[in-house]
Parts: sequence; structure tokens; C-alpha cells
Amino acid sequence: MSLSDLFGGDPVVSGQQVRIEPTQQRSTARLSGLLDAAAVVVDEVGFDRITTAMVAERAGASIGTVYRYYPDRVAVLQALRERAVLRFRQRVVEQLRSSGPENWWDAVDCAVTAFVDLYRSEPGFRIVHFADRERTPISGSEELESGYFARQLAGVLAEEFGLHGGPELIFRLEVTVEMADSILSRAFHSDPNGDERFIAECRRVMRDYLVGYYGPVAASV
Amino acid sequence: MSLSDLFGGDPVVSGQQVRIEPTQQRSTARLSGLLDAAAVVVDEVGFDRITTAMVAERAGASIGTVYRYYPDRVAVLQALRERAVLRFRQRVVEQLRSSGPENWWDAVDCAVTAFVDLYRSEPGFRIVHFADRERTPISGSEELESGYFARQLAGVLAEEFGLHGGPELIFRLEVTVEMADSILSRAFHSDPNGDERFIAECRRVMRDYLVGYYGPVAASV
DNA sequence: GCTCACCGAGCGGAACTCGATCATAGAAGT
DNA sequence: ACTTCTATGATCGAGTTCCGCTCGGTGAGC
Repeated sequence: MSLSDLFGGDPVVSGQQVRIEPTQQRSTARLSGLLDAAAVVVDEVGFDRITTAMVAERAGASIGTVYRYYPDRVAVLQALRERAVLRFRQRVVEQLRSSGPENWWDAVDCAVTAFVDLYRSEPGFRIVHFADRERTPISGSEELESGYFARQLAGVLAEEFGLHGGPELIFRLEVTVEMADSILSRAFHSDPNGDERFIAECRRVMRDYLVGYYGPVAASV
Repeated sequence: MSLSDLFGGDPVVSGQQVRIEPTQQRSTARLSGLLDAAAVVVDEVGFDRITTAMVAERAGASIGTVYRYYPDRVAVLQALRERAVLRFRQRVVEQLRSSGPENWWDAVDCAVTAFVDLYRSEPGFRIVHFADRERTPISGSEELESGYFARQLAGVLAEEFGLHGGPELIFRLEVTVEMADSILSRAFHSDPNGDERFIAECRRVMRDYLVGYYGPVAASV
């Protein structure tokens, strides 16, 4: 169970994904180009005002090309969100590899850092949260991104740092993820660089919450 | 500075509100009927798929009537959200009055109870969060609902229960509100009655967070 | 009777389709 | 290897459908 197994790979909830998987090299470039364009446009005009025509034009493609790959307008946004989440997971892995965490908190902190970095650098990232609520009606079967990420993170923390795993840990990590997502989003709401006060407080909240259950950081391992 | 001053009254960020204020009695009923319909439809088809025609039909009105009062589709949703927030504030006041909180935590707890109750009973409430992010592009001037509510709540806690007020308290309460909003929303994501586990954990998180700054509940006053 | 409220056909524009046209990969031929 | 050759993937964009929104005409309240 390596890091790349945990965090890499396919998106969790593939919302029908694409209509037709691209086979040629040029078309895969097109596909990511479409998402790049969508990301930029989303930052410019917002979630509601984005039109497929804008995306097509910005990507230097025609309308038809958009609909070749995505069944409808919202599917484009879903795909954008999925890609952002994927990149987040990959960034977490990089961060873990490069920083070499010595305890469980360092590992959790990597995730925060990755999230903040992407918020700052990746166009369209602010639009795309873990919690995709309020959009789909009920659809109880579909799993939340936060749940998946919490499960994966629980695996790492349990294996690498000896935290007692199981559903308890997963539950608490999911709560943690939800908290962090909301506070960090708040940090970026009116500050493109992220309000450091909220970011710091987010780390503090997460740490205190988890320490409450799993003891001081230094004690584990 | 009474409770009704704090929590009652007009919405914070009135998004142009209505085009024409209704004067006759029948039309005010129409207006709220439109929002009722919108709430139900939002629960059924979701935020993205809602159409003005659906709202009109469900309300037993015609398309033109919708547009008599609201400039566009999103204005209807904004109005719905504002009404929900208003009802939440009113509910908090009721809750505070009826339960007679003896310390600051009881007061905060009232807000949680009000939120949960409304989530359960009020159609469309799940769609309508404090954090309205990800929709508008940047628009830095506009204030978040969470900030307003935090400020009002800070006033109550400082005056009634002797917590040390000021920007610190407001900041922490805003963090608290964001956390609570996200965790509670998670609780209701796949359970229309709200997953009690998340609800309980939400209370716990809020309490621990605030106790960390303001000492044990019993100590104050 | 004067204004407020309501209606719903109609207009404009955005979402989405589909058959014609072009590009590419890779097999077949030299 | 190096060039056709061609099946199929990829692209285009005019056209269709549907939805957001307007506006002049009709009815209900004060």
C-alpha cells in the first residue's frame, strides 16, 4: 500500500466522465485544453455565467468538440472539479515525499499546504470544493470526495504513524476534511492569496481536534 | 441591544431584492408562494436544473409573474436563500427566548439546534448555506453571511455572558460558523434527518474550539 | 376608474445535435 | 525504411430545441 496507490489513480465519483475516451494524442490535448479553458472562464465569470460557447472559444475549439466529450454543461464543470481533486491528491503525494513527515501531524499538514498551494496557483480551483453539495438533488448512493480522501488519509496515518485505524479514524478525518475545506475556502473568499489568519487558524483547529483523540503529536509513532 | 435587534430585520446582503415591492395583500402571498415553490423545486431537481418555468408552474403562477418580482433566475435563488437565513435568525431568537441559556455555550447550542431543525423542516434549506462562495467571481466588497452572523452572535455572547468581545471574538465565531455549517451540511448530505453522529461531533468541535479560547463554560458569567 | 397584479405568446440567446469534412495512426505495399 | 492507403478518430459549425426573459393586453383590488 504505497502512497501512489493511495492518492493517485482515477477519480472517485466519475460523473459519467467523458462520452468518448480520446485515443489520439491530439484529442487528449484538446480535452485537457477544454478543461484549462473552463478553469479560466470559471474564474472570470463565475460558476453560473459560464457558457459552453465561452469554453469552446477560449480553448480554440468549436462547440461540437465540447459536446463530443461532455454530455452537457455541468458535466464540464464536474470534470474540472474531478481533475482539480486529482491534482490535489497528487500534490499531497509530492508534498509527503519531499517533506518526509516525521509524525502524523506533519502528514496532515502536508495536505493543508497542498490545498493552499493549489488554491493559489491553479485556475478554477476555488470553484471546486470537496463538498459538492447543494448541486445534485439527493442521489444518496454517490460518495462524497471528502469521505474517500478521509479513508485514504486514514490508511496513511495508521500505517505510517501507528494511529489506531478503523471507522473511528475515518470518521474523524472526514470531519477534519470538512472543517478544513470550509475554513480554507473562507480564507480565499476575498483574498486571492488566502487570508493567513484563517489558514493558520485552520491548521490549529485541525491539530487540536485530532490531538484531542489521538494524543500529542510527539507521543505517537 | 435586544435580541430582536440583533437577529431580526432585513437581510444582510440584499441582492437587489425584488423589482417591485408588492402593495396589495394578494401579491405578497404570491411572492412568498413563489419562494415556497422554488424551495420545493430546488429540493427536487437541484440548484443547476431549476428553471423559472418550474417555479412558476409549481406556484400556480405564470412566467411573467416570476419576472415581475425577480430580475432573473439567480435572483430567485438568492431571495430564497435570504429568506432561509432570515428564518434561521428568527428561529435562533425563539430558541434563545424559550430555552433561557444560562451560559455562553447554551446560547451557541441554540444556534445549532435552530439550524438542525430548519434543515429538517424547511424545504430548500439544504441548498442554502452561509457560504455562498464559488458562485460570484470575486466581488470583494460583498460581505459573507457568516461574518454578519458571527458579529451579531459576538454581541450577544459579550453582553449577556461576559465574554470578552471585539474582533478576536468575532473572528473565532466566524471560524466556528464556517465549521458548523460544513459539518452540519455533511450530516444532511445523504440523510434527510441528519446523521446524528456528525451533528453531535459538530457540537463537540464548536465547544472545544471556543472553550480553548474562553475557558470552561461554567467559569464565565 | 385608476393602479396594481397577472397572464402567456413571442423574442433572443444559449444548450445541444448531426452529418459533412479533415487528420491521424498504423497496415499494406514497394 | 519509406511511402501510400484507408478506416476511424476528431473537428467543425449551421441548425434545432429549449429556456430565460420581455411586453402589451386583460383582469382584480382599492
